[in-house]
Amino acid sequence: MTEQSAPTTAAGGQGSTARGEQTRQLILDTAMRLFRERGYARTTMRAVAQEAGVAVGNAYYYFGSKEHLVQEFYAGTQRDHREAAAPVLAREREFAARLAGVLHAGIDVLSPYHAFAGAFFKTAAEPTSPLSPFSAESSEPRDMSIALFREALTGSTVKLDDELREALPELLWLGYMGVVLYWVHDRSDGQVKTRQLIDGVVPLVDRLVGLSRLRVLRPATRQALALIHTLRH
Amino acid sequence: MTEQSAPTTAAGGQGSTARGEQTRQLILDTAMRLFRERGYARTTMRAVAQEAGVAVGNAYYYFGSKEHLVQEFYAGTQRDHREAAAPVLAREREFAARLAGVLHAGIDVLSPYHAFAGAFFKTAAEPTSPLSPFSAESSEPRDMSIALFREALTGSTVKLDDELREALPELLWLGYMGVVLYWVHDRSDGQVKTRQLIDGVVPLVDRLVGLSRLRVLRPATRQALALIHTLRH
DNA sequence: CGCCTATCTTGAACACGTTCAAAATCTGTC
DNA sequence: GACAGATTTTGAACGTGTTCAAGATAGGCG
Repeated sequence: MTEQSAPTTAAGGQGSTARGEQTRQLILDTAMRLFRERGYARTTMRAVAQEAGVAVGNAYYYFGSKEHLVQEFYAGTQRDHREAAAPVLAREREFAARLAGVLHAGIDVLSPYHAFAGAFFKTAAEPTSPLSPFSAESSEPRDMSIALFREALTGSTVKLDDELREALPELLWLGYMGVVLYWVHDRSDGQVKTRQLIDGVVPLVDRLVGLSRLRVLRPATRQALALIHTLRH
Repeated sequence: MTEQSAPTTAAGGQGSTARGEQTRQLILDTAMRLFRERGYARTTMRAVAQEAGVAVGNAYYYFGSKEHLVQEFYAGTQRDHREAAAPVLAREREFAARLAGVLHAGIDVLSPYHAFAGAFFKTAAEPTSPLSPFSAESSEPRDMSIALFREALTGSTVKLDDELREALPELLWLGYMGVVLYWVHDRSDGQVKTRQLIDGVVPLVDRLVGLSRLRVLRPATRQALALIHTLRH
């Protein structure tokens, strides 16, 4: 547990419209720039402080750790994702098109950070870390992301079981995490493979969602939904 | 193969029945003990060296980094997994029972390390790291693990499409990675939830594999297999 | 203005992972 | 036994993330 970090983290929380807001933003921008330019590992806290023109300790006053800077990045891309997906969601009505739009928008937003995204995911994988996408601390950006997939679903013309309709957004988000995992490992030019993954998997999901109402698949669907319900407490 | 990493790692490779074998084993055992006792982060290389009665640099002569100690752990559980799964594979003929056996055996083997498994997965998630389960360097343990799932399949009485039969072991392994990810995040007593996940998902997979030969599902199955083929180059 | 408190800023110091040149030890050969 | 070369071992030193006691600054109040 790292929460002990007392005043430091507390002060740098969310609100803080106080004096230091400018300094906070300056440090954050500098860090993001250096992350893009040099990658995560090669960006030292000393370098961030120096380039921002502040002392090392000052950076720690606003951000509890180097990893907390990554969490800010996480929250930022969340907002950008919603923005990038908005046009498609306003235009399209077909579920497949909407889902593809949201997925592609997510990768669009992440693209500039592919080089250091590995470090991002490394952080995300640690279950004890508050930065994990599954952790309670990350519930806000996660819920926002799930809401995006819910919107892709509810705004569409697709017909499906009520129970499935309720569970699907979270499953789609989970699938999105899988896509991101693939993207992180994707070494193809411009991460074309990830695009192919999206374009290939979306019609598949679309087809399966349609099929789920068929008599032969109903038991399996029910079984899956019951399992999810069990595992969620 | 990890030979690129200079002399240090090269010497500590695989064979090396040379003099230092005892020292190597001593350091490894000490490290594993401390990992269990104190967790990964709280175990310092200095502590490992001191408890093993050697100099710090000596540990680095045999293991390129602290993370390389984790890779040894990874390889070790691989062997144990195969062993633990053997009885069930010798006894059962039903696909569902065999798959459940292999999955449960995997979790059985990992259980004592649940406390520090987070650090393990953190390492595993970094795509640039040779320790990633998807990396070329990890291909040996990965292939062994996939072979285990292939055995679960081929030794069973289940009937399925040839193309699916060929692709399924790798998919099952991928699913297993998902189970492990769930297990790492599982905070329930004795990780019961993970056991429920296995017991719930196995019949589901079994049923879907059976259904995949049905006329309604054939297009979807073909589509999925084509996608996998595309993504694999 | 002068004082008080909360906020912000500083940079030296600490612990850790890692490196490396030097020393010690072993193995084989004459 | 003595030498040469490979193998193994050492521990001081480096760079890094992080901490913290001390100082600087701002805002409110008399």
